[in-house]
Amino acid sequence: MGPLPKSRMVRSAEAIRFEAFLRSKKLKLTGERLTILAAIFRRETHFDAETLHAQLRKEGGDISRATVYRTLDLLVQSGQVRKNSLGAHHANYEAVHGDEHHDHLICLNCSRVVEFYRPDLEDLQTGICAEHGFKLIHHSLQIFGLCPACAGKADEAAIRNRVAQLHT
Amino acid sequence: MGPLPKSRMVRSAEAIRFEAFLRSKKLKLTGERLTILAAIFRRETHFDAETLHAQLRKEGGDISRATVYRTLDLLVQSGQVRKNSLGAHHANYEAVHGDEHHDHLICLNCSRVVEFYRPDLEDLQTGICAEHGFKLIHHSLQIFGLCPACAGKADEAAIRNRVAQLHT
DNA sequence: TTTTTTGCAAATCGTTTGCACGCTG
DNA sequence: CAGCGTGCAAACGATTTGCAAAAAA
Repeated sequence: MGPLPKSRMVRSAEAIRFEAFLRSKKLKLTGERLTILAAIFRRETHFDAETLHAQLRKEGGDISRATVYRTLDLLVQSGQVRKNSLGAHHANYEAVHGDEHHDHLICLNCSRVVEFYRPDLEDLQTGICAEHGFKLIHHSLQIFGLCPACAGKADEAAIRNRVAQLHT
Repeated sequence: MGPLPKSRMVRSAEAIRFEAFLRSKKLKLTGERLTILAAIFRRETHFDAETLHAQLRKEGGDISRATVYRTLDLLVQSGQVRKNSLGAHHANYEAVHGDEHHDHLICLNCSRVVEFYRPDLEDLQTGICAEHGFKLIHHSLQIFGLCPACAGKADEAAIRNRVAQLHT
């Protein structure tokens, strides 16, 4: 039921990497997996499973929600997709281009997400871990606030409430 | 059904603060709310709603899960309880003593949580926000790794898998 | 007495899973 | 052709909610 025969697909760098990952786990390269991978790397923004599923439907791929979740999980394992929450109660995902790492600034009013990378922040964390004898493996920093566009015109009470409900 | 008559309870500083919060919202000070507040401030560690509910049962308070959730929400709004995830898929809570703020180091093997506070980290975040024109309202930094006790003897594969499933 | 709170059980909602059939290697 | 993968629908698990009875103001 893959929308394109695999032989016709232009195999992107991501696809090649995913294929290697799958092979290393003795898993199979299916049409669905390639379709999902392509759909993810075609978009620029953060997304959730439901949005991705809807996008796939719209683009003709008739892929079940279960397969979307299962494939996202594989892509996270392969390191090609990053899973975040951004304060929401459901998972958010983003394609990883290259190996870059970044953290997020999230607007509590319009939900705009700005990515940033600060080497001094990374250093600071290394120091904190050393101080406590921890071996650093992963970290997550989310800064919530109001973006320039929303800084003035945001409803105080609504924002306060949103902060209380944040899933961080 | 409150386990102790309110008049008999020693009103702690937390209780007084909670009472003021409730009054300001035209809400009522009930036995259940005081019992939950006391149970939370009696414990030293992070906890989840289920654990708290179990603790209340054990201590004789016969308070429903719904009320536990509703009260936790109020306490978060009043600023006396902080809600975190610590990477789990369910919420974790902790009593706020005074106004201190801290971030968390979490062991991916034994789940030990270490709290830390670094003023330079706070400053760094202020700088990042300024750089992007954001008004900083809240932040969450979670550092995942292996604590001194687990650093050697952790199962690589299990840890890798846990990282992939983190809800951050 | 008026308004809020409670407990219960049912409802939500994102996500996962068992199973029978279909495809990949 | 032996395993994996897929779709479906049911199961899940944490949290929320509608409602009628109970408590606070």
